[in-house]
Amino acid sequence: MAVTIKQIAEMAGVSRGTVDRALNHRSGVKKEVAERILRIAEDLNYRPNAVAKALANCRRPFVMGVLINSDGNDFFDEVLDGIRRAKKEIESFGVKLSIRVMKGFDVNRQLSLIRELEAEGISALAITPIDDRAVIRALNELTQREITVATFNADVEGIQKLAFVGCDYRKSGEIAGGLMGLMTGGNAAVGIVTGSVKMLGHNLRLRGFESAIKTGYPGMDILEVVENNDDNELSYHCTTELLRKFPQLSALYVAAGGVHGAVEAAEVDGRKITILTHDETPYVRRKLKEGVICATIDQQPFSQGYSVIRLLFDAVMYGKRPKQVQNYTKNEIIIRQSLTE
Amino acid sequence: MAVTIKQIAEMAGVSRGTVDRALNHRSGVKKEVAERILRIAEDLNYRPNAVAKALANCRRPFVMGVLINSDGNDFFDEVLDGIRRAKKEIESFGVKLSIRVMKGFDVNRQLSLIRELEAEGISALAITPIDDRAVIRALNELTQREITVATFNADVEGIQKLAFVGCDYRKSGEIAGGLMGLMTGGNAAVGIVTGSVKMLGHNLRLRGFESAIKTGYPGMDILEVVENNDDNELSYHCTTELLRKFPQLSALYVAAGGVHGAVEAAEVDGRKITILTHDETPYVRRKLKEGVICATIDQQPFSQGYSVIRLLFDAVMYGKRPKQVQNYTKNEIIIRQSLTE
DNA sequence: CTGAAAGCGCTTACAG
DNA sequence: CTGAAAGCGCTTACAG
Repeated sequence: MAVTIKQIAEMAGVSRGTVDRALNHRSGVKKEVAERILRIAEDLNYRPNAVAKALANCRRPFVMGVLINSDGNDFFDEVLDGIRRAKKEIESFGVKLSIRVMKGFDVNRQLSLIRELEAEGISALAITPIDDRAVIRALNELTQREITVATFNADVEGIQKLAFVGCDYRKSGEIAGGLMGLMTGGNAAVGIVTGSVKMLGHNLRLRGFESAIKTGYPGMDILEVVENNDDNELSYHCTTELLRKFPQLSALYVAAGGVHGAVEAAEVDGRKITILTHDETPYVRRKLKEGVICATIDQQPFSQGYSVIRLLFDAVMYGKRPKQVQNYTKNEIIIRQSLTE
Repeated sequence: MAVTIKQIAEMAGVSRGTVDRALNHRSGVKKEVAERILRIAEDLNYRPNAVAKALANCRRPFVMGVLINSDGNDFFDEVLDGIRRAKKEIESFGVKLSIRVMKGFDVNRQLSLIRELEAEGISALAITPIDDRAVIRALNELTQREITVATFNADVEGIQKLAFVGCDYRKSGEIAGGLMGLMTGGNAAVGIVTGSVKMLGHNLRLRGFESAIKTGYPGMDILEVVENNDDNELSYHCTTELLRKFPQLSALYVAAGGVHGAVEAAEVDGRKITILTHDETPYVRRKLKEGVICATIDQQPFSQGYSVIRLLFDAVMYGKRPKQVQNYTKNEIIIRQSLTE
């Protein structure tokens, strides 16, 4: 049997309450007594029983908040699935999860939802933050009120966060570059369609892509990078333009959203193109099956949602901090045969 | 707050003990009373508190067994890491895990270890079974004694198992075929080095590979399949022979173990070859980085070990059965850029 | 500063 | 067939 608080209490000649206070560094224990208890616990290699802790916690359950700015798109639906799975698991540990979903990137909306969650008395918040001063300020205020904050999928700088859970954008770009090299035998004229040069993640991807090509595939050439603002209509037009401008274009890297528009333009054009995309949406699955998209690189959306909640839970419930702030989900290469019906 | 046994007891006008007996279908509850209780629980959508259940279980903790025939090889070390991680997690739920590691494929050894574990009073067993009649019989006897059995990494037929956790070999072969097609532009003369035609998994891989090529890449040609018995020395020799025999060989698929020998033979040969392997051992990582191996397909060994224990735990502790018996881990495509230093 | 007691939700040996 | 009570390990309001 594992060591319990009761055994420590007996050995130290004190009550279990006192042991609990000492072990959890609560106030009101005479210094020498606390030290004695801590030493005994150390000697016995005491590990608190997580289950008992959780059960005791049920007397005054705490609440954690989630604020996700998904606009009902497929990608974020999977993130939400991960969050809901974690919610289910932590509920039996006496922890509530209050989820707020917002559309778009309206700063004021995000701020007011943060306040709403705070009013609910949350002890922790998982958020896809908008990169905005006012949001950053609001998050720092939460931290000052002892509310633990973690970001997921998107990140901002300048806040005290427990963790970020999401994609390593730079690496995902490197993988895209390496894979493009492998699939084209290192000889290709590549057109790139990105979301926005104002998005940090998108830029990191491009840099990773370029770096992988420079390092490993000198025979590859990047013709031009065009922006589609993650918008399918714009994506269609600028991709069409790109194809018109470069008759030699033989490969297409769609580095962000607007995949539908870009791929459709390529299909209309008709020439044989090696197409590489990100994420595994239903549209991408379909085009993988048709052999139009050669491969896609997925960032594990389910896992992003699931992990950020578990990390916050472990922090608030057990005082555990993750080993590193940056918690990257895998960049998974998916081809047609990887799909399960 | 969630519904508790106490509330149900009050509503049904009985004690909590009786509610517990009825809900868990224990004997000794009058039929009408049991039905009343079950109905109330249903109406209230009662979900037992997993944590409380686990804590109560600590009074007479149960033991589960693991029997893994790893021979200290790198692949199985990762499986073991997953098992140990799960072990840590379930220990605070009052569940012990007794792990036995054996080398090679000695049936008698495996049988005697099964008996050893049974003598420890295990309630469940996770095993990498040898495909042998005596083993199958022994496992069926365990099941008859109410010991839940699950297989992982390797499977056998003819046993009553809770689940199998491991690779979908057929699919991993399909992915290999599809990826080989993408990397060679659909034009390649492929040599295949497999482990043993006596291993079900290896054969399934070959079939998957062939099927993907037939379906998608008519321009690809399989020259010959050679066996290396997962042995590096033999692997070196038969790969050398294969290369000598087919000067046109331009791609190599190493479908099982003995990767080191096969790749070395290809390096000595010196011609440009697209090499595809399975699993992510340190050697494979090195050769990916050097650009010698183009890609490898990993079967998530950590996850195999972790999941099989969690599945057994959920079964024994909460009576949950997994949705399907076959629980496949992902077949993950890894290229040089996927590696983290 | 410390202890005794009650409680989290479920289970079980004991008594009737 | 059923209930009252004790217990799993940790926490906390209350009393002193």
